Amino acid sequence: MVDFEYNIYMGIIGRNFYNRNTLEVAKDLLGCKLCRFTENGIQEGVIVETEAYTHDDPACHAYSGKTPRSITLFKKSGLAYVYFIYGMYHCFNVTTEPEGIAGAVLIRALEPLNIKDTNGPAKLCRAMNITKELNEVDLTCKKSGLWIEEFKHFDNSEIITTTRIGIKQAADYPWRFYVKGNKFISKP
DNA sequence: GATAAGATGTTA
DNA sequence: AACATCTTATCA
Repeated sequence: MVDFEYNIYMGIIGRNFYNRNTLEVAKDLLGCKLCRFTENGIQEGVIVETEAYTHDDPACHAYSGKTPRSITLFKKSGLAYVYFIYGMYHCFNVTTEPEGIAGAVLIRALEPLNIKDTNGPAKLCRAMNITKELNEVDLTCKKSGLWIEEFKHFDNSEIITTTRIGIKQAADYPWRFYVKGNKFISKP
């Protein structure tokens, strides 16, 4: 990872990290720690699998422009984009790119630190109590109870790049990234 | 182990 | 009607 400003603090990741090309952010998020603080205490897991979704990507919710749901993707980077899927699940993304350009990274799996069952996008939302109420909250500060911290670095040789899961549009794009050999990668 | 089907409600 | 999913059942 590059020496961004946030490295000075070795802690919470700031907006300049997210305000970049979506593919780069997706790859650099591997090894970062997702943190959730509620009345039940703190829950943490290391991000080990991500997928990128961009404005010119047929699989992206923002592909056909701004809608009530996709509006979040056009806002500033470093926000949570949480949506409801298949009638009973939530998925958690972080917004990327400068304001006005849609983009997001889907967090697909965590290596649990003090939580369980996080090897899938809907499972990790359930484990960390992430619901639609957290849509659009700012991930660059702790006040909403959801943020991401620097934690661990992976070299390119430890990162697998492959196709995304569970989509039909643009299924051939190699926009999924995961940590080689990690036991908590989502099942195909 | 692999494959199939069912649950369930929002979205455009 | 499709959907950026997961669980359970039914094979082998």
